[in-house]
Amino acid sequence: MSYQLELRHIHYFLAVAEDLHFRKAAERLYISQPGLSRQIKQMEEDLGILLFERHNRKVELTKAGTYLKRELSIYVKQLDDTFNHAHLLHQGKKGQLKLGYVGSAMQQIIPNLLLQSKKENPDIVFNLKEMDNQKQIDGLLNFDVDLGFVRLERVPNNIEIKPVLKDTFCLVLPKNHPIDTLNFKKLSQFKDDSFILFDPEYSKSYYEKVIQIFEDAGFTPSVSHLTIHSSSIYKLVENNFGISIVPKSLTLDTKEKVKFIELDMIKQRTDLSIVWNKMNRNPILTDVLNLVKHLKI
Amino acid sequence: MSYQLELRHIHYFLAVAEDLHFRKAAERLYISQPGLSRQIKQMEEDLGILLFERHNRKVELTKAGTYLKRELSIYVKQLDDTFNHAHLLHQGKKGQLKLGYVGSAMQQIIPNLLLQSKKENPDIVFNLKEMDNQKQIDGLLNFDVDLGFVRLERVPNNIEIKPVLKDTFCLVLPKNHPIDTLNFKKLSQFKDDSFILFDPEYSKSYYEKVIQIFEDAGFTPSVSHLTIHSSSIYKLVENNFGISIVPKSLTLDTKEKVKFIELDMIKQRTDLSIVWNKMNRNPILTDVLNLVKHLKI
DNA sequence: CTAATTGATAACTCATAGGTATTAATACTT
DNA sequence: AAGTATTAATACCTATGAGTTATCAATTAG
Repeated sequence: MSYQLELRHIHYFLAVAEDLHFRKAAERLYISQPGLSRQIKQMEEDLGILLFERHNRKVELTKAGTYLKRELSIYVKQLDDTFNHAHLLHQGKKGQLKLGYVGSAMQQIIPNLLLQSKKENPDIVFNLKEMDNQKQIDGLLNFDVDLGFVRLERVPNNIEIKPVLKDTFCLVLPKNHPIDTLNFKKLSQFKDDSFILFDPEYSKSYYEKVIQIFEDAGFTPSVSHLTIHSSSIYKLVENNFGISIVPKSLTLDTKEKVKFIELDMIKQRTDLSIVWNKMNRNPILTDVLNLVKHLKI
Repeated sequence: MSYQLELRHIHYFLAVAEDLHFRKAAERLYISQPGLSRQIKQMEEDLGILLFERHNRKVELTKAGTYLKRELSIYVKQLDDTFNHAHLLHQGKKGQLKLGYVGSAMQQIIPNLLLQSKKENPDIVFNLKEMDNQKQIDGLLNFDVDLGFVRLERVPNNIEIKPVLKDTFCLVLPKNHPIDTLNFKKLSQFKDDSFILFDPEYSKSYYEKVIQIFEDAGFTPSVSHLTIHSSSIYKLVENNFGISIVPKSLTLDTKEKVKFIELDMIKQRTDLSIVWNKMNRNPILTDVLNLVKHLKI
């Protein structure tokens, strides 16, 4: 089972598989087209597998070629990660973890995690990037992200999910709004207000959950603004453009002039969950997963 | 992030990492020692990572080298699997699945699985091997096995486990034994019999569970024989060397002259479980997992 | 019917993987 | 202490094959 095959062949194959065009791929690889053709042919002979179907004027992947494109592109990425990790070990670091997170996780859980991790393991390099839920899932699937913090209910098959923070919702009202904690009875008191909500594009399932809150209260809200930043929501509410509803963890540390009413009587909760890819071989991931699971919020 | 590095370097590195001896590794690789030394050096320069510490008369792996040995040997194996799978696709097959199983799974669940799978997907190649529990776990960890059938309670972290068959226990008695289904009352009736049991080396947790059955009945059995084959047990029981206790699924289709008493009143059950490695990228595995989970026994 | 575009083929060249011979450094032996 | 054995590294050589240029064959577009 020992091939003559080299990483070079794999890189060349992936280039052709992406472009489906020998000349273009050759240009991109800075080699000549005949050289590329020969290497691909050699790879096919080595493996005993036809990778491309050469038609008159177009190149197509075979079944086996399609499979190999998918697998090998992951393979080279993982190999790259492995060498990067080895590089960090060489420098005396313990490793690196690429974190993705929705903004609201930055309020508490991420800073806590970083502090505690720095304490227990100062040699872990963290790589933080704020991303929406879907971007994180994509990132996990192709190993650009090791660990994500999302507000999602369902995730693809290979992704693991575990809630770390169960959150109630809070109404966000301008300071001068007639209703406050004292005279608040039920949600339908707000059926004539217009609402500022998080953009469903950011998280469809989160948006649907919020809408369900209003459905349960017997009315459909008029939504006047959609945004993806809580600070924008607060600014808009403060200036009487409408009212809003947000996870409780987002109500901390606002300097805006708004007031909050916690809705602990409704059944909806929004989970902040950690997500990761089962296939991820980053040894740091296991450590940090344990840390997060035992993190006291 | 594009290296000059080739698979050749990785293979050479693994050889040296295993032998910790350049000359021996070179011999094994059928190349000269200086050639090998140079390739390793080139790899170290390429990666910017020192892989080995060359001491006076011995070679040692660095931290990064140790990590790379572990990871890269898995990569090489996965790459090999990937090409094998592609090869099967090329031949019009759907893929291959390497199954490990304890003997008792062959009684029912494995034949069922194979039959149903052949029906739904005639192009899957199955690769069967009877192995003890621990061998299967080892095989899963280094990807020699895709799916195992074990009698275990606990498995390592990266291994997933799911029970597929809950089994009661049965006493195995010689035909001429004074006790039978009619006059059997409780287990302690057998406290003076000597027992033939499955060797604890085969599965420690299974053995302990069986011993617990007797502890619960208030006595410690005298164990006269240990074996790993149910047929040996039946032969020995038939010839009055003692009595035994086995999972119910093993009582089928015996031509031996023994009788069985089902122990459905005791609390112990033995689970036959499927086990697999989370990191396994064999696309067939997902299909077969679904099949097994919905298999009617 | 010509021009353009595709991948494959042929013949050449030069970079380098791997070879031989040797050195340097150290560790056993006596 | 001197001699022998064992290790990996160094220096230099060579021959395989990756990559080149030029060209072909087959097709399509205008």
